[in-house]
Amino acid sequence: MITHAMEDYLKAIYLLQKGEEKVSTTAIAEQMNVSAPSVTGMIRKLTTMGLIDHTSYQGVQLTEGGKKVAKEVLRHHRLLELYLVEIMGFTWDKVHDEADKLEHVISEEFEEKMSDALGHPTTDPHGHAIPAKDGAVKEVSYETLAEVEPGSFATVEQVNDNNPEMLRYLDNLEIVPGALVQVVAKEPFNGPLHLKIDQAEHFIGLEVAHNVFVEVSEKEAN
Amino acid sequence: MITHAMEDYLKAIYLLQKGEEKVSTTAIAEQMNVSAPSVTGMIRKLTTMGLIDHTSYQGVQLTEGGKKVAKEVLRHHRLLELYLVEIMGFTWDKVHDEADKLEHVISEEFEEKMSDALGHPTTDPHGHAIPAKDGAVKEVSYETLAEVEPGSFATVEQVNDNNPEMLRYLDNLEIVPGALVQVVAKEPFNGPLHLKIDQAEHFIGLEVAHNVFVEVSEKEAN
DNA sequence: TTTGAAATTTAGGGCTGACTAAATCTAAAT
DNA sequence: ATTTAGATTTAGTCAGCCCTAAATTTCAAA
Repeated sequence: MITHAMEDYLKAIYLLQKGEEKVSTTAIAEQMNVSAPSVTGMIRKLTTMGLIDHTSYQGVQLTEGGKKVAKEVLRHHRLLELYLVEIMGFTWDKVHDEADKLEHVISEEFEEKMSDALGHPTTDPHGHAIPAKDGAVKEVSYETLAEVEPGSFATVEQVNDNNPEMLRYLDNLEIVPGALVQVVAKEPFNGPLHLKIDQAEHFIGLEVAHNVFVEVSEKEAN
Repeated sequence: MITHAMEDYLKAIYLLQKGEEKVSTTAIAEQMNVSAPSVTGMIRKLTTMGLIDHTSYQGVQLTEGGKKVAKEVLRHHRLLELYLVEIMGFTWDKVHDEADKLEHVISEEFEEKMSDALGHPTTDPHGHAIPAKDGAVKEVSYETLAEVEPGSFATVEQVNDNNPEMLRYLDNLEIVPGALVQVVAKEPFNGPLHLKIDQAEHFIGLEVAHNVFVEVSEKEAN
């Protein structure tokens, strides 16, 4: 039996893994806001169940089975986020927490009805890919806005969705997936990012810029 | 902290109580499919929390606080059922189980959005009253179809929603809230109920008829 | 009034998933 | 090669909610 807690761990591990690297106990503990011993305990259980591989003191990796479960949960989560925004009229800062609770309890039919109503979408309101029913995901890794060189134009692709306050802030500035942003400068020194968005000029902190993922269009346009 | 399990117990007690009568441990245990000792344990906890009053060996009653919680859960449940049917396109036999899981995790805003989308309805797909935000409920108690005297016409008002198979059966026969049913006879002896519904004639078992609640219109019409 | 069946509670345990404190392992720096 | 800081695991608890078996209470029938 896979419990809600197990689903949460598998999802966290899925989101933390980059390529073939093992995911550490501490990283999972931080992501989930639990203690390291709690993670060790769950790791033992998930390993026994064949959902992860564990090398003592080295970290864990999802097995194919574990990856399948994680993607199903993530599909629920991201479909829910989009459904809440598009169909129910939630603002995008509220949907992460709501989806975190709902993702574990909705039926496959509920998932299907949402997907139908939304026209089988592939990205959620924050620009994250929605895994397909068969597990296919187009996981792209983008640059962060903080890394973009001054003078460049960049299209916003993704925004981290775990901080409601930041999401409201970004929404005000129209820094949302699809928006075109011009990075004017980092000033005075690695300082606030000077941006031009749709004529308006803004300064945003570097920490915030680290949560915005972009595709650079051109180094110098007009 | 009120847990999901506590909410389930309060809801069960609310549904079992008729008038001022105390609700027995056994009744709760049967309704919830748990053992009697489990109920006793939870009763102790809910009593400590001031959500129910308990007299040893006599049964329990909801306090005002307990009633408030129960009605909020029930409002969630019945709004969800209607939302799933009307907005998402579920069939009415599936929505009870789905709502049983969702009712504990949706936010107040989710509840509000559903209510808005549905035009602030007062009854769910099975004809049960949806408690208002302020706790107001028009709980009417109807006759069961099994009690209606042959020769009478009756309007279906409510149907028990806990048996999906029965709901599919009733739906086929068009025995749904709002339908007008003529009771032709009970034959041969207290036997299957002989009904006429919209020209068509049907025979339904007495156990099924006990789950259909009606308002008798006239003893003899036409 | 006694007795017995049914209802209820008490006693004792199991499982999950969290915690802190303490022990152990790893890996990097001296 | 040794030290040491940080990461990880082990050990021991606790709370929530379930269970069975046994004890107790209630209530109605004899």
